[in-house]
Amino acid sequence: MPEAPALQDRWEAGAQPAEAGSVRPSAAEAPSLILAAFLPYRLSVLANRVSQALARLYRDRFGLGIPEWRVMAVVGQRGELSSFEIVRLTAMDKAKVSRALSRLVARGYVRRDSHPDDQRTNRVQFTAVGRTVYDEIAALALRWERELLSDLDGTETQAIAVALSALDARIDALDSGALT
Amino acid sequence: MPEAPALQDRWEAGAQPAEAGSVRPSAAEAPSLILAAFLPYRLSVLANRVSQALARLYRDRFGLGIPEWRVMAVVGQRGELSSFEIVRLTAMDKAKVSRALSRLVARGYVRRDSHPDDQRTNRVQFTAVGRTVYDEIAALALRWERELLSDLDGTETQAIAVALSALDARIDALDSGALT
DNA sequence: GGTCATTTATTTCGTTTGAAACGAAACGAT
DNA sequence: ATCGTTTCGTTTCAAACGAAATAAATGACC
Repeated sequence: MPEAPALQDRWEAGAQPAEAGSVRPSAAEAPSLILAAFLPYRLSVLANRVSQALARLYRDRFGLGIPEWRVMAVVGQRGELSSFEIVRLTAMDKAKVSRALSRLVARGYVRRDSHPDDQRTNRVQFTAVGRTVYDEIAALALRWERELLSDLDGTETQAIAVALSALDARIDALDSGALT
Repeated sequence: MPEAPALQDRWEAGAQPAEAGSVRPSAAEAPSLILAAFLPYRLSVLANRVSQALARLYRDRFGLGIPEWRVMAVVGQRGELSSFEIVRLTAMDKAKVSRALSRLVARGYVRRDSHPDDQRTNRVQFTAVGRTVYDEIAALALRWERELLSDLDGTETQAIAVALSALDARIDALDSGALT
């Protein structure tokens, strides 16, 4: 099996590291880590920029934050579910979900009734207004995603799909595999 | 020019976004957006998981949080810089940088002197201890990145590089391009 | 039926965050 | 020089956060 190098090593393409003439740090050796080519860093910056840009859309237009929007998204997808399911589907903290729901209820976008067969549990669903708003935001979000991807050719969108899947699988393995 | 489809469309057959003409008031079927295939969501979840996993390493071993580590990383890379440069290089809020620096100074990892030629400005650099710690963490981080990528074949790491570059370029264009 | 452990959601508590206010220093024009 | 503006970093404050405590209901077991 071929050794996969760290992106560090491989990457002189997209990221131009340190410029030439600059004086080296106190120690005379080269820096051991180039942040601009370090995968966790790049991933984090990119994800934040994407999230922020998209968040502006529905914050400005609907006054919703990211947690609320995520809850809306899964309710829109599933129709009626419990808080616990929302936690699972959104990968958010349960406290965050609870608070997001409170805000959405206050705004009149969702109803949160206790389940008749199990009083511990919830049934969360849209109000009529909520569904209308959801449809609008979803359309907006999809248009924006399409915009984000619009200038990329097939190879690139393919690469994105492959990259995400590969990393998802890999981080799964690392998380559960529990090697320090 | 070939239309690049949203990831949405590619992964879930026939997810037709709602159109103004179609009548579907509170009908809970045909969700217009699949969260699990929505790029901003996937990116955000993945980046968080990667960050968290990595953060555990240097939190447990060095008591450093993500902001402190990022500051360390750019100081390690550049040797001596101002707070403003740190803000630019890390893409963090300036308040966050300021607080991270305070913690690092308190811990004795960096020095923060005022610049002799411009008293508004900073010169931030490692202490001897700080550089040692940085070298350790950097080595650890690189080993971890390699671990993360170790089971991927060349095609996949290539795909990651391509995907990140493409999206970086694209998001640059979008938030400077300033369209609705 | 009564106790105990589990499941599910909310609330509490201390911490962290980011937007904005702030103060100090530099700049620029007159 | 003096005044007004700009730049840079810190501080402030309300909001958001996550971990842990709490509440409420159920299921399990004897």
